[in-house]
Amino acid sequence: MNIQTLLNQRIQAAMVASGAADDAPALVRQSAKVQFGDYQANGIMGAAKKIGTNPRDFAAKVLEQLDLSDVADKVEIAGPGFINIFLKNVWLGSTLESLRDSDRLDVATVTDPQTVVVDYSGPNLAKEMHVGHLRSTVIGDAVVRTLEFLGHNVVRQNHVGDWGTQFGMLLAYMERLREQNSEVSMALSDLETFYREAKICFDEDEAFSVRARELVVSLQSGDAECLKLWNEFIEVSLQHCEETYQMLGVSLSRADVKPESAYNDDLPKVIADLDAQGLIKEDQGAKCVFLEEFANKDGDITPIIVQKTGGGFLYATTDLAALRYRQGTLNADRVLYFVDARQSLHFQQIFTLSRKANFVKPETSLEHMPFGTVMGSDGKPFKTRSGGVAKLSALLEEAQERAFQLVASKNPDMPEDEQRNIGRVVGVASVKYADLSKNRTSDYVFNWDNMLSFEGNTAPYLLYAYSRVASIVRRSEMDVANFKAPISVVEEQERALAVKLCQFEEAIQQVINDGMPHFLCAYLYELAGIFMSFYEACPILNAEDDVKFSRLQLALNTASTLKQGLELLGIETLERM
RNA sequence: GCGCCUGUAGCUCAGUUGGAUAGAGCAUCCCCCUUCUAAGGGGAUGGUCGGGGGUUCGAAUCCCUCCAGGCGUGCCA
Repeated sequence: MNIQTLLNQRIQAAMVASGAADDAPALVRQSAKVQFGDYQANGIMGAAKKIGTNPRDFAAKVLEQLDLSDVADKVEIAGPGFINIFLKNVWLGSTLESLRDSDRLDVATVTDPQTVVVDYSGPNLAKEMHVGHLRSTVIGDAVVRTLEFLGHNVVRQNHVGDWGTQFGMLLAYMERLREQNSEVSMALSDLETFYREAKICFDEDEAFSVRARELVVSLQSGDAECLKLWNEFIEVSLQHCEETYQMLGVSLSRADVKPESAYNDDLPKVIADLDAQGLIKEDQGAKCVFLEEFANKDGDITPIIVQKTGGGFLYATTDLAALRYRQGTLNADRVLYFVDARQSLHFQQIFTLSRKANFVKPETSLEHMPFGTVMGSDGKPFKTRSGGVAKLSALLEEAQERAFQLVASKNPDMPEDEQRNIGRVVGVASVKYADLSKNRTSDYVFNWDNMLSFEGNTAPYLLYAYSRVASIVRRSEMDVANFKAPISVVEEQERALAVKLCQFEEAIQQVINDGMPHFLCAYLYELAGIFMSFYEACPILNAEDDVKFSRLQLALNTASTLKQGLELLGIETLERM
């Protein structure tokens, strides 16, 4: 059920029937304040202006054409020409009953499913995943889950970095350890250390750095021995990633990995193709594309370098090849990139160029979904206490440990394995939710105390709200799976909860429109808050039977909405905490 | 130099694409456990939406300008 869409359609039709232009939007929104009802239409003023009439008079005409008597018991004109809509309690009750009877909370699947390619996570396999990969991975995964829930055909693409000069150094170090008969697999168990030690050899040992450069060349020319060594490294590194995904509860699997190296054979073809279209110009030894879209006021153009002096390719080339694959082979209608905001110029360039070179269809939507940096409390990019880059796995372990300590202190009588499990779920959820709940585009400050707090817009608060409902359900001793009773909306808190429950679909629609899960987080937080008020004001189990049954339904609907919403965010729920 | 992003309560963050009196949480100060988990709820205090102009019925939101910070800007990704 999408109330906003329903009202939009009806009011717009009434506006057109009253003389507004066919495309005049009704602009129905959730009301800003309770006295303005549940929904308000803001489009009257604009439409009236266009046809040169008084907004309030026009609003009156629209109301004559508008019949909302089935859903609303009051529709009024307010202020300069707003239309305020007050939903009918009986209708809210029956809407909730159908929501309850649906296995997907009455959220419609899309009528025109799109193939959406989502590029997210994309760690560099030379190192272990660190805090900088958190946002792309977590936000991308939430959007992917939401798109799938609405019925779109989603193709995950984990564009991991498995190629480039740094691998020469790493392979040379593997080789050296082998010569020294050292245990290579042990050394690879900590990629950070491995990388650091390889780097030291590279910087300090000339023979080593020469060997490293040789290995880059052999690797790129397809030398079998070298590829074997490389494959071994990549396999270990991918396993590290998968362990982190497992811990994080991210839906990426091996099948979604489409590494940079997969496009190696396409890179010369991309250049040839661009060249054939007359797009390439050689400048200072490099092959460049000069697009006038990237000219400054003086006419100087920032070039897109697609091939280096000496023949090497760059990430622009790889991204162009990837885009051609996503269009040509995967048939994308929409391609989303969850990548750091610092790469926005890069994406503007390859999007513009790939359209110019006909690598993608004009109607295909290419969207960079940029995000800001995770900051420490000092306002600088988040680091560990020792000043290093924070490994994601270590961060998650710390979160689980902190959450466990909290659970153990609040709930000392609980068996330890349950405390541990709650610590695990709450810890991971807290880290993910802290990230998901903030506006994607801005930087945010990483703060343990805030994210693990039970107060405010946090994972623990939501999980606690869910477990409270679960507790009531347990105590009710009802067969909830088959439990169906009429829902009647009477008290103020029941009504607020009912309206909120009906707005779930609107929240998830916002997530996929802009790739912004924080809208869903805000919704769930509001829902949980309204439920808490309802819980305080409206006793459930002690009420008379029909009231009790109705309220129990409201509680059940809250539980399933919280659970479904958190699932879309990639967050587990707990029946007890 | 040029380009992009950011600037909202003491702190951490929202603000549904131009709507009504700018909202939450923390912190501070008051209430509420003989009732389903008080890890909770109810209330109060707190704002020149970075500054200044403009557009219009109406601006945190759009335009111009200035200030502050971040990032990017021909061979890293």
